[in-house]
Amino acid sequence: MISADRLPRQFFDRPTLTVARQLLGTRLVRLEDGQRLSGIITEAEAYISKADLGCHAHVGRTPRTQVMYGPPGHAYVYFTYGMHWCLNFVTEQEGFPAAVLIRAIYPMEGLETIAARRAPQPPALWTNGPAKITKALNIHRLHNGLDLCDPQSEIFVEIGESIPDECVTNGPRVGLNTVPEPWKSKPWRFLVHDLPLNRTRQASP
DNA sequence: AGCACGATTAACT
DNA sequence: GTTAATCGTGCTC
Repeated sequence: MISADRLPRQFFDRPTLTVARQLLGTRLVRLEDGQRLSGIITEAEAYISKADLGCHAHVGRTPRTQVMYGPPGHAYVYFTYGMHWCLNFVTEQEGFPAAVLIRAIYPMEGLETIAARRAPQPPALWTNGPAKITKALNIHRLHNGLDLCDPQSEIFVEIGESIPDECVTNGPRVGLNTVPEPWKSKPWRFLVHDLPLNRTRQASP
């Protein structure tokens, strides 16, 4: 495959759990100065509605969350822990706040650029975390609200390989330590455990 | 104007 | 397993 079309808006205009699962195996592309940086999406989490206490939109419509209330197919990029940016894709119809957090990709293009930004970490640790992806691909504040379906946008998603269910694990979302049940345990995290150089978080002893 | 906290990461014991 | 780094966000005063 040389190149593929961007995923259309209707891909994102579906139930968030469907979008999160279907994003696995697709290719996240970042155009930077004409160069393609990309990777296969291997981990994603769903954040669904104002009722979901793990979702930023649980506080309602604010300057920060308004992108999630907007139309599907846009980037929601938020800042956290005083130093990290994280990339999400807005899902479902306008007015319904929901998004999918991209937690891991398998680097495919622009490896030298990615390596330089992630040095001195080894390749397996380049993009196996949401803030690692944004650092590797130089995604930040200015990309918040960007339309992934606009033919001109510098961030988009391409059709990739189909990932069979046997290769997908799902479980509770990461990092919701102080979020009350049942939201803390909703199995809304999807991850591929079977790509060539799959990276997963360190297992506890 | 001030405060507590976080959809994380990397380095350390 | 533990912890520091670091600041936007939303809430209270």
